Amino acid sequence: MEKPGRMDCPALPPGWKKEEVIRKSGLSAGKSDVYYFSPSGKKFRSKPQLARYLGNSVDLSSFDFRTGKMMPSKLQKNKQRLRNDALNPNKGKPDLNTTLPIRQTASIFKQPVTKVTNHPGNKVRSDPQRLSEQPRQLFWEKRLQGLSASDVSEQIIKSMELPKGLQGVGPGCSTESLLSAVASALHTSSAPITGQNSAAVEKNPGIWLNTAQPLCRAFVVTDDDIR
Amino acid sequence: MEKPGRMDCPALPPGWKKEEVIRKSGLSAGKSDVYYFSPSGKKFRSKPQLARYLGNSVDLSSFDFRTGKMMPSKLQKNKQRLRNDALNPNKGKPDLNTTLPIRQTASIFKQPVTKVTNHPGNKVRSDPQRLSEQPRQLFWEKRLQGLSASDVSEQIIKSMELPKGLQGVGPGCSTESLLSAVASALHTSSAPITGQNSAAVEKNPGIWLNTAQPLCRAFVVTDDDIR
DNA sequence: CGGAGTGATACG
DNA sequence: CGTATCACTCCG
Repeated sequence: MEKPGRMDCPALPPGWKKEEVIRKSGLSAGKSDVYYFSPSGKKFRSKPQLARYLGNSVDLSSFDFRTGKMMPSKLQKNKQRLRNDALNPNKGKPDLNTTLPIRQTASIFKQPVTKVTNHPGNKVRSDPQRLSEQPRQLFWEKRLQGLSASDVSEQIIKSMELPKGLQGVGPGCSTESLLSAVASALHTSSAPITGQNSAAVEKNPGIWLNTAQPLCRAFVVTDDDIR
Repeated sequence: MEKPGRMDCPALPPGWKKEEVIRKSGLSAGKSDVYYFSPSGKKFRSKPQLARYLGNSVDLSSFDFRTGKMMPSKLQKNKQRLRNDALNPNKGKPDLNTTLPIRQTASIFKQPVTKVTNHPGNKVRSDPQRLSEQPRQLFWEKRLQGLSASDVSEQIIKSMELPKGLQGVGPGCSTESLLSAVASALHTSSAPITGQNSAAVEKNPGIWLNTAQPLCRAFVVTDDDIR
């Protein structure tokens, strides 16, 4: 039945409800928690959780979770453009990560495609979990499934484990896409591959990304790794 | 002349301009700084600075410095009601601090009056400085000047220093207003005066204030103090 | 522009 | 509701 305190939320698709609960005691007494409920009744407690569920079907970049309204002012955050766009318009190397999405046919390597530009947030840490929550980007994931089936190098790595020093950089950088990125880099550029070197990438990826290198932290191949 | 990038700001009085400057390099490249300019051309870099200058002539409690617009959502912060309002509606003792602002005539004790409710922020530390910047609250300060002139106890304390353990709690709690609060408490209540006891007052004064005690930290009168 | 301080978010 | 982490504000 219609629970009291659950209001319609015009900024979201029909059927979504919003609820605000005031904290009654403790150090945070008087503050409030905001929840959203999908048409099916599932409860959402944060904007990232909501964004994961809605995927690309709804653009939440200007959505204010607390008020439940679209706030054009929120565009502040995502206003970060890649540094190269502003300072080196069309100069430098071909840019491995952002220009890779060329032909989507006939390649033995999975294409990173929307990987970076897809993520609203700026988070850098590789977030395990996240793999739950279901919906999200059904289509491009399916596009890649066919390719994965015949992707040999993935098998190889799976049985030997990735070297410790080789870690992903950037949001949602799974082992598989990381491997793809490195493999692609090896094949599309003759320059040495070092990974991202600046510590600033951690702080502001949108600006500091070295787009001539794959999305992984700086690393060196040790003797142990070669053995 | 009209500098480019300085826009009118409808939320402020006529003649005020706003400017946004994007940071070009460093760790914070891509972020921006917002400035305001008074009709006379003075530059303002923060909301507190702006509030100090405008004083009570403009209510900035819902003013969003970054966007330059009034945001009713900003009222979230000030929405804290005193705990008693919610849990003990109209119960308990007379409430020394919040009910004191009675007659503003004929009292040898300065009345705390707008002391707490006047401050938008929740800051607790006594902020020295601030005394510069000029304008600000000309009128109510003048109202009190007359009373100060004939306020004897203030003189007394000034020449003997306040005991170390007796410190103010709450924003803008000057030595004078603290004294007033204690003195008022002594005269308006027969209950023992202990000061604020809960450590939570530091974290969330609006909620945790023990309104039956004056706005000062808990203290005990030591033998040294009596001597 | 940097960075300490402060407040808000996100999830346990 | 607590609290680690993150993001932003304010001012040097």
